[in-house]
Amino acid sequence: MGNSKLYKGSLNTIILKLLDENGRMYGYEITQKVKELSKGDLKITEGALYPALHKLEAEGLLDVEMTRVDNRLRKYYKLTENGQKETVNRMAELEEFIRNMQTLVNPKWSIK
Amino acid sequence: MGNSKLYKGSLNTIILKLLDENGRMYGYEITQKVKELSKGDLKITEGALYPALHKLEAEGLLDVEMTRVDNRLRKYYKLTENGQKETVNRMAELEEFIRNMQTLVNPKWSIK
DNA sequence: TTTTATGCATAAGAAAATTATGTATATATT
DNA sequence: AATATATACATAATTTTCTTATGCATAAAA
Repeated sequence: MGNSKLYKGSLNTIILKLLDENGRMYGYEITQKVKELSKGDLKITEGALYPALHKLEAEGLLDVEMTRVDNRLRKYYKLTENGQKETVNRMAELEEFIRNMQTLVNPKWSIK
Repeated sequence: MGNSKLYKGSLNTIILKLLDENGRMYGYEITQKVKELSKGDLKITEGALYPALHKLEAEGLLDVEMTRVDNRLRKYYKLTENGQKETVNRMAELEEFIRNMQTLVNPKWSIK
């Protein structure tokens, strides 16, 4: 993902939250959205994204719907009910992680 | 490390910044400091810590000094000059990471 | 005397990523 | 017309980073 190693482990959280906000998205769309929002800083590789989507689906957090647009395949993903709940948990974990890091590294900034 | 997977990739940043703040520390001391600061939330395992310290040393970011206290071995680590510079970079990366995550997941909080 | 704390270390395995491919269609460029 | 780029999926090999398990050794506490 990003240039720093800190993004390791954050992909699932990003996917879940983007789906939570956008209702439904397909893989390629997610890569473009992340690139756009991070101003090119964060590039999700397909080798990371597709296995992650498949795993989230296998865990029952995502539902898939296949469609054909312009004779090209798209697999739209959306959160299941469990996916919704898990997204709330992941966001809480993200906040807790950042608070812990803030305590540990004692930076000039803090989260408000 | 923590209960969530978000901590993956953050160990080096934590080590460098703790050494930056405390001058010199030994491995066991780092595990205790992290446990204390995170109120037991974050436990660094030896299996992660010692290889990480060895790697940072091999990369020239840390210097080691071995001493014997109460007939027990201690290996004190401190930042090299390059380690100091790299710590600044890692902290900037951490801030950038958090800002990106903030943009991506659009939470209620933000960093100030 | 036996457990817990202190202090180091490594090996086997799991998880999550990168890098390298592969397939296929649509659109833009030369 | 030919070629490159964008769109859209996928997997395999490898690397990185961690967990879990194990090992050695001394000091202090139960």
